[in-house]
Amino acid sequence: MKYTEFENCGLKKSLDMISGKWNPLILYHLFHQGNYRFNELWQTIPKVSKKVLTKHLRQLEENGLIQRKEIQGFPPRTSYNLSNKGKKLGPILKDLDNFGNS
Amino acid sequence: MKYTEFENCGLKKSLDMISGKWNPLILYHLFHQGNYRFNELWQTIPKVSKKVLTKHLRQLEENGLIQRKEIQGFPPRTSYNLSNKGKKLGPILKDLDNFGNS
DNA sequence: AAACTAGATTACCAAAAAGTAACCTTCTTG
DNA sequence: CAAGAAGGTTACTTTTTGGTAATCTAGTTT
Repeated sequence: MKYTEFENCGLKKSLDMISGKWNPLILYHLFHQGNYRFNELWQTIPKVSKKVLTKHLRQLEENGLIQRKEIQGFPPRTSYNLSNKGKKLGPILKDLDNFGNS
Repeated sequence: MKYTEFENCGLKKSLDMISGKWNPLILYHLFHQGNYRFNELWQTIPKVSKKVLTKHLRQLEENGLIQRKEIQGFPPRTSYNLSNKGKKLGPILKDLDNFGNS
């Protein structure tokens, strides 16, 4: 495998999707409690800044792992939950967790 | 899961082990060709600097994923290969690769 | 009409990760 | 005795990532 091939191999793509500082924790919460509004998530993850949380969520959304929905009403709310693709990560994250604990 | 728990959960540990910029590629090569000497690896991965390659290798070694051996003779050589623990990552990396390609 | 709300965005700053080029060591070879 | 070889280390710079605090929007409540 050459460098150029590596840059867009599946492994690299997957790791880029999940390895931002807060992504594993965001995914963890979405796996364990279906869906979150923005501020809920922000309060649940105490140390992340809004800016970075937004950035992580946008990126997860772009990569198709989560879905963002705007909820009608005022003030405007958003809801985030795992997509079908995102849910497929479940067993892999579990394997990684087991590996890290072994 | 709270932030403090997250900091030393298995998932975080695993991701920290493998998500350095060059780690996936280093592991890939070790999986596909048993062992490498330092300069072999450096030439195989054309853009990494010696400094960073060394750092990655040291870290993989500390985490028990690879083994470093000094080979007697002159000039002194080193050889790197996967440990048993490292080999256990194989299926997980394969899953991540499939996921990223899907 | 002022204050409040959720979900951000902006400008600016700090820290972490990676890159570059030169150098070191210890023997061996020409 | 100068040059070369393998496997690094060092000092310094750049890039990437994340953090802080202030601000915005537009409808709602007091």
